[in-house]
Amino acid sequence: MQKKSNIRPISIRDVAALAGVSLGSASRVINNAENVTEETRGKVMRAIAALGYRPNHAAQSLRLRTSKTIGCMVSDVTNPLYARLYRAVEDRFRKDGYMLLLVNSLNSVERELEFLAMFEDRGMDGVIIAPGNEKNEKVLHAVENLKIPAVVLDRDMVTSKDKILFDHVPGVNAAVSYLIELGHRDIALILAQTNNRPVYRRVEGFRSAFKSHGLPVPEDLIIALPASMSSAFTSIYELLTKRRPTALIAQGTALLNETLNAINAAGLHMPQDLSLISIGDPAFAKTYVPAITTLRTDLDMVAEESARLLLTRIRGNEQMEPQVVLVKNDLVIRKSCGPVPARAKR
Amino acid sequence: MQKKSNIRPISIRDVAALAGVSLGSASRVINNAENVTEETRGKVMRAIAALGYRPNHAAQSLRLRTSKTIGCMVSDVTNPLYARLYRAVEDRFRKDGYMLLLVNSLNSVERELEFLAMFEDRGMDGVIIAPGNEKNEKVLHAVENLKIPAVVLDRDMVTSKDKILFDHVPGVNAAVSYLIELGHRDIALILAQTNNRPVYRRVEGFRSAFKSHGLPVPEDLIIALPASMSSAFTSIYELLTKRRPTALIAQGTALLNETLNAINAAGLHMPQDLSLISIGDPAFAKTYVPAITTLRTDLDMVAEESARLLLTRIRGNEQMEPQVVLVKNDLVIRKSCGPVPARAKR
DNA sequence: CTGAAAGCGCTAACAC
DNA sequence: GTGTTAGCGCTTTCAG
Repeated sequence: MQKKSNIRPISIRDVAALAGVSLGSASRVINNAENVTEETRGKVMRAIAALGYRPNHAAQSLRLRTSKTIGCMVSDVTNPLYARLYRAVEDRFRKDGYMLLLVNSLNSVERELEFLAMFEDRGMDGVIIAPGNEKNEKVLHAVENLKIPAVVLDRDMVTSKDKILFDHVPGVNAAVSYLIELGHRDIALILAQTNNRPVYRRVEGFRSAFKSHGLPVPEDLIIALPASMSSAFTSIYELLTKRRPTALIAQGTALLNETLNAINAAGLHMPQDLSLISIGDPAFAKTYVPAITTLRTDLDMVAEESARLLLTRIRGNEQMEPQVVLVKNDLVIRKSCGPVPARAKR
Repeated sequence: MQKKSNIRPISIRDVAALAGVSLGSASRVINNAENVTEETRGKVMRAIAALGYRPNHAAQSLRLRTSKTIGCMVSDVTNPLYARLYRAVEDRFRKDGYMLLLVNSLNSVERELEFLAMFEDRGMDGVIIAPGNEKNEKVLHAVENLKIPAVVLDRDMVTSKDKILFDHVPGVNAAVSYLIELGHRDIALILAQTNNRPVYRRVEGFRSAFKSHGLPVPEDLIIALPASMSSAFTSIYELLTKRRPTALIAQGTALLNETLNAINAAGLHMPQDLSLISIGDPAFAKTYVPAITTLRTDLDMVAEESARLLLTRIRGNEQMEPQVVLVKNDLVIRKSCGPVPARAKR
């Protein structure tokens, strides 16, 4: 007659007892160690099955100093890019038995500091982070002093942590060059106003394409929009009706939506009146009429590389040199771009 | 001279030692218990600050039998509705010091079973779940036998767990009635083909509106589309060009995008040629031209109610009667609906 | 009010 | 190959 077996869940002790072996032996078969007789193994396995035993994760964490979980910090999962990234990362880490803690920083320094601290306190085995303010002293400091393996995602932070960077410059360069070769000169770049790598690298790629074609950079067509989407529509609409560029490059699903909206509102048609390239490849880009040419990032590769980096360090290779991996952007050519319209020729 | 203080992080023992008090006293001030002298408190606080001590979460979990984390299972965070929901839930639970583990079930029975088990094994204090297959025996069984507080989200599962349900029937009824009063009769309902509550409750609301107006239900205009979005566009386009309903109700952001796309491709204009209501209120609905009338769900309320339900049970009220809370849908009237076009009158 | 000690469930030495 | 034991870091009796 056991004492308090009614409320407490089954522990390894119960398994050992029922199997008639020692606690150590039970542990051994659970962690399938070498030195176990088939007989012992059998007894323990049967006990486990009979009891429906499941190891206590907190106890394992404490003992092993590993939580089998990865912290993931993005600015906002509501951004389809991050949502898709999360999916990819989840699937990749699941293969190794990891789960993910997801937090949205909303680009707030305060939140980022807090979440980073929580990740550490909660013994994340590693973190994948895309801090909102890559130049902020405090965030920089917090990231640099993280005592757990970390992968910084697409940020030009000065840090000794591993980084995975999207190859924006050649990506956008390819997109712009494609447009230039189609005859376009008045190409607008529409992006969100943030001080992060994706934005300024894309601007860099934009400029480099004009330069390498010996063309002046249309600086006035680099449009950095504030966060609010309602003003985005208005700005793009005005751009389209007043300044009248012949081609547009829109960054991100939200801005793409607003851009499409403005194009329709202005009564413009692709590709005759206007060419469009989307940075980011949402599902509807393919079915849109006309199908939208996009710059696509390989999120599975990001997931794969994050896992490789993090798992390598987790498995003891703590002192490995900081790594930087570049993930390239592919230009997916569809139907939204065409030669520059005659009326717009100069 | 301490023995092994170089590799091991600071523990409460170190704090106690430095403060010159016992381990128990240190613990007391950390958990700000009543019985502590100001002096002791001061000494400990200073030691904590000096050492930069942070409690070990795994140890606390083991001891307290609480992980301060909530498991969250949705079909796919790539669905903007779930992404926004996650944000709301995260913010709400953060107030109480909880973090969230997010998993995407992809409507796979296998994954759902596995994730549910992991949530339990990892000692989640509670879970918020929207299982993909609400009628599946195994999933039903797994949910029902969950030994941790759970909130089932918008599923008509036969279970004794707490539920939060969207009030689809009156919601869609209101939307359809609004259209009917505008003179529409050929109203199409476009939704994804899944066997879950949201779909069949909406169909129910759709039918009820016609019935309460003494009108026949246009059954052939209830369009359940397969998961693939590329076929969605084609189907909607054909619907628009052949069957030619005068009004459309589209469910979810993805289908809304495809619907908008098909409307444009068919050269139709809102609200003159066609009226549209979206179930779900994405950011671009407001800026779209014309602004789209939507059925909006209060996700903050879902977050608030989830927290209330879960926290109540977590805080010991385990045996509380199963609760069901209804969250209503609001019809946000904008510019995408108008009177039935003359040419379409019968 | 404080210190000593037990013990949460588990793994890994260490003996045998 | 197996059993015994220590101890991960913490909270909480229980004495005093």
